[in-house]
Amino acid sequence: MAAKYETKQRTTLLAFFAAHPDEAIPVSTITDTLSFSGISQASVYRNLSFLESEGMIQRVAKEGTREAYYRYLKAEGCKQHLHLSCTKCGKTFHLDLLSTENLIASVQNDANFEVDSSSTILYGICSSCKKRVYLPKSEN
Amino acid sequence: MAAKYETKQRTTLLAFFAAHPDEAIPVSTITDTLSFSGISQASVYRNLSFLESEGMIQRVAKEGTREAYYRYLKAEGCKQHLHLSCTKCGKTFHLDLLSTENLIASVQNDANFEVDSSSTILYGICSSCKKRVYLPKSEN
DNA sequence: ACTGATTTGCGAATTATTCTCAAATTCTCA
DNA sequence: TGAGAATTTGAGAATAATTCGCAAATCAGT
Repeated sequence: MAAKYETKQRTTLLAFFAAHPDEAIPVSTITDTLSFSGISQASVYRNLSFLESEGMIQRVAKEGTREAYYRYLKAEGCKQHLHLSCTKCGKTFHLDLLSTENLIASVQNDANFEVDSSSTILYGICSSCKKRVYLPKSEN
Repeated sequence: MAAKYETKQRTTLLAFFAAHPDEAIPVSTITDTLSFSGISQASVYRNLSFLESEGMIQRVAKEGTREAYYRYLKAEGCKQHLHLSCTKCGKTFHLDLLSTENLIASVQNDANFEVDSSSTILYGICSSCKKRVYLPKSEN
């Protein structure tokens, strides 16, 4: 699983992520899309695991589905700052480095716990989704 | 899926969680354990979903596995404050309400994003795991 | 180009979760 | 307290998501 060689499929996969920054992408979309480029499902899965272990992408939770979603960590800086994931629209936002550092310091101070910014995602509602009218839940 | 009746299986499941506070429990452990009490796998799944929707328990991510883990939200107060999950030992810690509110206010202020404390978990290393000697990774 | 190490693709296998439906349980209220 | 309606259960089949096994293809360094 330790990567040694550069392969077409790995490069293509990463390029695909780079083309969709700040978006949580389900694995099925990736496999469907890349199958046209002649990349097998198995390789998609293998390379997703690899890219995740390398810190290039991050797995995100999407409630109401058991499928894995991934998002691109575009810049190196993304390893250091926290991400905000909107549970309505799925978009990702970036908490700036200073705010991130302050947050980590607060938690360290308040609870003696070292938050890891690369494995943590803050879930909530983004400002534009907050503006929208909410539909009532389907069942009382 | 909207709950109306109190059933033995739902009560037992909740009691099981109550007996294991601050612990991330894999579904397989729950089904295995509760099968002795004559509770079916299907009912475990159904009631996990139900208890989660009621805010009694929370699903947590555990890397390196695709199985769902759940943890108990013991007190009502747990709905309001954030949780810290140690990626080494799996234990859960509770960020006190004031610190949680400060954190949410900071993010709201810095990024105009409303963090939802009941769906967010902060991952990192707890103080006791931090003290321990780290083993080198198994593969170079 | 040759060679050994790595990665790929295919399809089968495994794992986790959801679904179906008849039977059992729970609640309501007369 | 017990009859009827609504809900939940258990068993196992079905589905969905991911991983595995292995021969063939690709890669990087002589």
